[in-house]
Amino acid sequence: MADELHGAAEARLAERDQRYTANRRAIVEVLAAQPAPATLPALLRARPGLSQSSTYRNLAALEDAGVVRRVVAVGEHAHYELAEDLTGHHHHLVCVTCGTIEDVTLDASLEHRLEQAFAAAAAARGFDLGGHSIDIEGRCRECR
Amino acid sequence: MADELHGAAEARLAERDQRYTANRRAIVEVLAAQPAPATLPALLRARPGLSQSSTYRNLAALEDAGVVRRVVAVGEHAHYELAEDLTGHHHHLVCVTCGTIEDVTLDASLEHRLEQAFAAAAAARGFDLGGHSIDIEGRCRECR
DNA sequence: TTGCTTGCAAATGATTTGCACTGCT
DNA sequence: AGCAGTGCAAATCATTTGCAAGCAA
Repeated sequence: MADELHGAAEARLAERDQRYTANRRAIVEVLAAQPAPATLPALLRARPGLSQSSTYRNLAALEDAGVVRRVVAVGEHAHYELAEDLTGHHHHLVCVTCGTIEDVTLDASLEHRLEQAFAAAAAARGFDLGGHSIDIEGRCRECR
Repeated sequence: MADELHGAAEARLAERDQRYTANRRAIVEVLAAQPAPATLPALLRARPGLSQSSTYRNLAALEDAGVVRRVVAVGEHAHYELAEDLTGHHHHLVCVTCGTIEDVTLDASLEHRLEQAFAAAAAARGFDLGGHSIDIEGRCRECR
């Protein structure tokens, strides 16, 4: 499964004449190991060799290639996670106090009903429908 | 309805020993007139007299008081909207290209089913459940 | 050799803050 | 008088970018 992941990452980068370097592989490895989106400081902590600016640049390259997704949530830093087609569709449970994020999946029938509702809403407004993301807000065990 | 709105805003600020000044009222008026969340530049454009730093400060005061909600979405600027208990529960249809946001409401039975699913997910992880927000991504009429 | 990558240092830009002044109450 | 609000200018801080050197094809 890890091989598939790295193979997919390499292929998507190659399409844009980008290489799958050791630094980029390191980022993907950390994100794959993480059970939830990581911030840039978290990535640098996990791989102390990485430099800040190159990591920002690599995340942008990986995002362009569709390997990584930037998640905007609470807090000062952006969060990054692997693209959904590499890990599966899911949503986020966000602690409004400390900013921690946990992944959540909904059952298929509910997702299906949501898709229908979103398609109708998008069509009514002349939008081409893309994906969707749900943030469930709450207070985590430690913060409540 | 506008009176209720301003009355509620004034009351919530008063609880924190804050005043409902002309500048703050202007912000609330613009947000109430807007069909979707507004950025800071949009607010300044709508009320040319407002100063940037005071508007940031006033938005923070209004957010503290629970009158305004800060919406993090795509783009460089944060978006602001009136708190949901003043305008009604809704979600956002976001154009991934230009960052435009439109409000969307889902039907009550679907919202109800979502609530149940979220409550279960939160409980399973030891979270106190709060609200939720859904971003439906797409490409708007002009951008597609 | 060509051109993608890298890391450092410097720049950018949204948001925040220090401070002195104005104006409710 | 006392304290909240205001606006200007300066400071912050995450993120981006210029540049010169490194490295893979």
